[in-house]
Amino acid sequence: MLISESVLVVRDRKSPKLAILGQPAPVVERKDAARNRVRILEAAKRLLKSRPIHEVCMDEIAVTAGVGKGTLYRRFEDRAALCRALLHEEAIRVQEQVLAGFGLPHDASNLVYLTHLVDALFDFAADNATLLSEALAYERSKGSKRYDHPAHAWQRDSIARYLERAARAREIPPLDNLVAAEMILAALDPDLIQWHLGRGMPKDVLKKTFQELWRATVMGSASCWRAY
Amino acid sequence: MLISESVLVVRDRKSPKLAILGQPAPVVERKDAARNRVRILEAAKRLLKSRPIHEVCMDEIAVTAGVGKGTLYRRFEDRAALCRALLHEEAIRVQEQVLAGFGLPHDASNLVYLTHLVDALFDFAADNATLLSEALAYERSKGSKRYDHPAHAWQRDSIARYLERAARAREIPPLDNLVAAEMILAALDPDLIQWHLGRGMPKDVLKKTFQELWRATVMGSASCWRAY
DNA sequence: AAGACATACGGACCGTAGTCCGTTTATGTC
DNA sequence: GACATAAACGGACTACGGTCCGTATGTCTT
Repeated sequence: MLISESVLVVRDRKSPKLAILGQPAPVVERKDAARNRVRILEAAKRLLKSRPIHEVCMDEIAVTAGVGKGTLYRRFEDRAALCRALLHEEAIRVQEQVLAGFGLPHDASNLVYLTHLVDALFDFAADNATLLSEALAYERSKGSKRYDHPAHAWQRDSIARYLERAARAREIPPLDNLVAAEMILAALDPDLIQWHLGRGMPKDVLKKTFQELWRATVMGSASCWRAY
Repeated sequence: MLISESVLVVRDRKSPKLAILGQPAPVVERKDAARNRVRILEAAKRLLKSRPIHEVCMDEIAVTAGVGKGTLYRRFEDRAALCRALLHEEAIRVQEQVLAGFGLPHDASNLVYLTHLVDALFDFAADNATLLSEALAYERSKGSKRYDHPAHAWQRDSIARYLERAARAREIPPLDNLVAAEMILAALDPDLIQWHLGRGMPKDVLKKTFQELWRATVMGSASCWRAY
């Protein structure tokens, strides 16, 4: 079950429906609508090749795509939604890795799975920092529904699920999985990663440091747990 | 030494200077300028009593303050700066607590100091979520200088300083203080806290859970450390 | 007190995100 | 194929953050 924010089918402005890939979309898009969706995404991608997203305005995307502005906003609710859609392929790739269990043997511990998951999310954040940052900035200014966004919820729930399993398997002490998952995700802020990288910290060092820190977080006081 | 973002004295649009409270401001503000600064802040506060900041537009603040829009923007660089200025008193209070060592005995461990610091920062974030969130949203969209902002830098450096001392006193294992400090701060995202609270988690429970998690983070694997 | 100058004032103006609505087009039905 | 209708189109329009610049005012000097 792949969840993607880029295939949100908005039939009614007030209650957008989430499409699940791999199943037929709940509602068929009209031919011209589908065509324009593709045109817009391709225009945006083309423009992104020469400039970072925050330097490209929506009018320009509409003109480049050869559609009216109303059409642009009918396909994509707002700037953030367009950014999310542009991250679609990358996001799907991460989700596929997760679903495939990272190719790990079936007896691998939940902590190992979790390590792979967080690594993948780190890379995703680091490699798509510009687009993600843009999306986050807009989502934040719009009433902070950010934490309920399907893309974010999927990340949180994936982490929380592994945490729960790990706790059940006594690999880690029991903890509040959602709070812990959000804490891990918070540290994956693309702007924060960029800030660290910009200060000269090599990406792999940052990733390793980060892994050590969140592992300590979920391990809790190891001695306490051993005595458990 | 108190650092406040609300007394940024902008003499030149390109290189705003930071004023340090407790010392005379580096440049005196002209009488009319000072008067208008106060007017603007009071107008903003008045408006904030009836509506959340994101529903109040800059024009309205200017009109309410009885000044022109140009004046508003001359006093406060942008919307984020105005929000930060509105947080001034609260921010100073936290800084004073820190400087006073939270009234702890001098032989208190660094971890205890750190606990008080993070608690204070948590409360600050939770109690000023709306204003902070607004400031963060705008700072993020402006090239993500957010992490270099004096208000944020002060928080990070305070935490990092205690971490360093704690490590030196062998209360915790040595770690990358800056990365760890930013990780702790990331979890203090006001929107994230609001999200948790909005889901029905009591504030004190969240605070406690959070404390346990970051303590585990910096304690590392306790057993490893003991063997150190 | 007057003159010189830096600084501040204010509101017209601009760019851009997002909306509205009259017109057009795809699609399902007979 | 013609008709009905839901859906989509496009671009004029609005709202708002932020800038510019000609005018006004405070401050410092002599």
